[in-house]
Parts: sequence; structure tokens; C-alpha cells
Amino acid sequence: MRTHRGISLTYGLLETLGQSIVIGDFDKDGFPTEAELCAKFGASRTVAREAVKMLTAKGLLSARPRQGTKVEPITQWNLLDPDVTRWLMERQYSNKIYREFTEVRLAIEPVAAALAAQRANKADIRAIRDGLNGMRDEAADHDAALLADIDFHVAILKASGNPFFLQLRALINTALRISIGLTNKISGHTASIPAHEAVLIAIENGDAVGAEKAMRAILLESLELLASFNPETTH
Amino acid sequence: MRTHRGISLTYGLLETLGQSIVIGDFDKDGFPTEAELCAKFGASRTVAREAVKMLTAKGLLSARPRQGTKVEPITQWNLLDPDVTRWLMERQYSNKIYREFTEVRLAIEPVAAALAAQRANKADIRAIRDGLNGMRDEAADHDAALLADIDFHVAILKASGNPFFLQLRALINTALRISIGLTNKISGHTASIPAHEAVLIAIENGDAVGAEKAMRAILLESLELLASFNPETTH
DNA sequence: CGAGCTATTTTATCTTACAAATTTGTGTAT
DNA sequence: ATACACAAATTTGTAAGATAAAATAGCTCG
Repeated sequence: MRTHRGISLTYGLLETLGQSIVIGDFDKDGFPTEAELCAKFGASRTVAREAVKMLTAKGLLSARPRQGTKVEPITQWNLLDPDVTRWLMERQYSNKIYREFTEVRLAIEPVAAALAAQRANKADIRAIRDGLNGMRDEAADHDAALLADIDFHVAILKASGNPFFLQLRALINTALRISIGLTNKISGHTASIPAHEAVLIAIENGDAVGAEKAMRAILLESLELLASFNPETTH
Repeated sequence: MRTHRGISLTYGLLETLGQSIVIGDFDKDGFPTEAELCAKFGASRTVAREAVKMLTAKGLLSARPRQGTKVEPITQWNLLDPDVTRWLMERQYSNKIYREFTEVRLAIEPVAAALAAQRANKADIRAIRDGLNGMRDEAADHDAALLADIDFHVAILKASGNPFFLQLRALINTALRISIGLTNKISGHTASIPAHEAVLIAIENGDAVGAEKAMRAILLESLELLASFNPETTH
């Protein structure tokens, strides 16, 4: 097996196996044994073992002598691991996963905005404003506007001063790409600038309650917009 | 090196290195090279490499040929990984980390309780009630009461029906152990049964708003109790 | 039937060798 | 002296073979 796109064999196999596990490819026949893995993917034992070890570290696999390697139930997966989140995104879209993402965002982001209102320094606020300005300036270019939107939300997580909140950036990234991807299909709608601006202003004013409410409004609006496109998305 | 407590060499080294990294042991001299690791811990290259690969999967390390293996900045760590959370707990207690844990709980648990009020089935409610009863019955035994308290909170995460919320069980586990450990030092105080009961009742009644408020009250109460013991905990 | 021993399967560990990537140094030409 | 090209050295990446350990299944003997 040759390296793929400059990625090492181990990381290539990690990606392949991670995606396959998340899709459910091994649900029928169980996960291959070490020897089978090597044969199936043309990998050396070293590569196969190290990929399996990384997947084990992310909670997707467990291995024991004689018993073999098996896929863990989803309750054991580190769903907030950036790789796992991405693999979940790369498999076919489902209303269920989008709703779950949004529920997490509705829990975290308003609280993060409230904390940001209390703690943001000048650099934090500049980063948030840069995101907002990017959304405005790139309104014509959907991809660029999406990136600016992501920057806006991540900047607020950062400004919360709580590193655990920042852990959700991969999830937000994923959720926004899904959301924007779908809403663009409808009408080329771009996220509401005034709603985002309200969050920024509240944070600048140190208005924690206002920032929390404004952020919640953004997420609910996005959820409703999606529901209008795809009614069963609501629940 | 011999196996330790039935744990494999690789997992033993994973623990040792994970704790050392989180403590900051390698901040001065940088992370050892593969050969140095083997020498330092008496491990084979296989064991050393697989432990490093798992730490890489958790975002704590990165490795490149010729450049060596290095500790990533904390912004790259998978802080919500159960192992990482535990290593953070095992290092010396700090008000900062406890506050951060509680902020995350304040974001997630009230929302989880609200969702649980909408979605909990009979088994979910039974599990929550079992936790509450356990807290009552074991009031004399602080360790048993702590475990019941944890069960109560985790059962609500589960009842939310959102698997991402359940990911925080390791963090809640950790936070509760810290919290109870400290409050016990004060006065042998046990978590407020009526406050917990209020959450259960709201969930049983399908009262999402009530469940959310009651859960938030529990967390704020615990935070205040701790602040009264340790004033600088508040901020 | 049951306890304990044996065989078997699969992962865990160790060792050695070589490949690849990247930095550092070195030399040569201009 | 500078800039480019090339060689050397260092560290991780990959491969392969052998042995150890763990856990299951089956078998033997009482």
C-alpha cells in the first residue's frame, strides 16, 4: 500500500476504518482480526495495530487477546472527538444528527456568549467583529460567508475563557456546514446579520443576559428555517 | 518492565505519560524521543509507539520524522476525552478547573433535564428515581451517596435522548467527586435531597421549564456552597 | 456431572532492519 | 560573500518474524 495524499499509512488507515465503523460496515460480520486487517488493506501489522490503537483511544474499538477486536457500542464512542465528529458528518446527512448537534449548541453557545460578555478582552471582541464583518463582506460568496460565520461562533467560544467550551468547535463547524449547505439549497439564504450583530453588541456592552438571549435566538432561527424546509427536522 | 495491576504495558505507559503531560513534566525539556522513551521506561519500541499514538489520538502529542514528538498546546487537547478529564482531575485541585467544570455543567445539565422532561420513558425515570433513593438511603455513607448522586445526574443525561450530552458523564463524575470531597471536609454536608427531588418531579410531569430551573438551582447551590468554603472559587 | 488440564486462537510484546522525511551542514559556482 | 545544490545525520514510519500472554473451548479423569 502506498501513502495517500502525503498522509502516512497509519493515518490513512485510521480514516478509512473510522469512517467504516461510523457507517456501520462492520456491524454484520464483526471487526476483522489483525491478520485479516493486514490482508484486507495491504498493511503491515505495525500500521494495522497503531490505527486500531488510535481508534481504541477514541472509544470506537476494544481489543482483547483471543476475543479479538470489536466495535464498541456508540455509547462508548468519544462523540466530541474532532475526528469522530467529522466521520459522523461525512456519513449521510440525517435530521436526527442535525437536531442533536443543534441541541448541544443551544446548551453551550448561549452560556458561552454570556461568559464572553463578562470576560472578553479587546482581542476577543476584535475576533468576533472580524467574523461578523466577514459575513457581511462575503455575503455574495457563500463559502467565504460560511467560514466567517464559523469564525464568529468559534471566537465567542474562545472569548468565554473556558477551554472546555472551545472543544465544541469541531461540532459547530460540522453543524454550520450542514445548516448552511441545506439553507443555501432553499433560497441562497445567508445567516441573519442583525441577529449576529445583536450578540456582538451585547458582548461589547458586558450584557450577559442579552448576549445569551441573542445567541439563543440565532440558533432557534436557524433551527426553524431548517424545519420549514424539512418539517420532520423539528423532532 | 512488568505489567502493573493486570494493565497491559501499553496502557500503563499511556497512563503514566498522560498524567505527566497534563502535569507539565515535559514542558521544560520537551518530550523524549522514541529511543529515550524506551530507555526511560524500559519499554520496547512497540509499546512506546502505541502509547504515543494513543496520546496523539487524544490531541496531547504530535509526531513528525526528524522533528520528533512534542506536546501540543492545551488548545489542541481533547479535554472532553474521559482519560484526559481524569488526568486533569488527578493533578492537584484548582479552583480554576472546578469553576470550568461547573460552567460546562451549568450549560448542559439544565438543558438535558428539560429534554428529559419531554422524552423520558418509564425506564429512564426509574433510573433517575433510583439515583435519588440511593442518595436518601445512603445518606450516612458519603461514598455510597456520592455514587448515587452521580447515577442521578448521569441518568438525566441519558434520559435527554441526546448521546452527545451523555459524553459529559466523565466530566460530571469528576466534578462531583471534587465537589463532594470538598464539601464533606466542611461539615459532612450531603447534596440537597429536596432540590434533586424537584428535578425528578418536574421530569415526571413533563415540565421542561421546571426541570431546567430545578437543575440549575442544584448546580448554583453547589457552587455557592463551595464558594462559602473557598471564597475565590466564585471567580 | 464437574474440576482441572490441554490445545488453540488472538492480541501483546520484543527485536532487527530498512525506508522516508526533514533539518543541518558542506561545498561549489558565480 | 552569497546562493544554490547536494550530502549527511537524526528521528519517526513501516515491515517482518519470533515469542509471550490471555482467554476460550474442549477434553480427560475422577
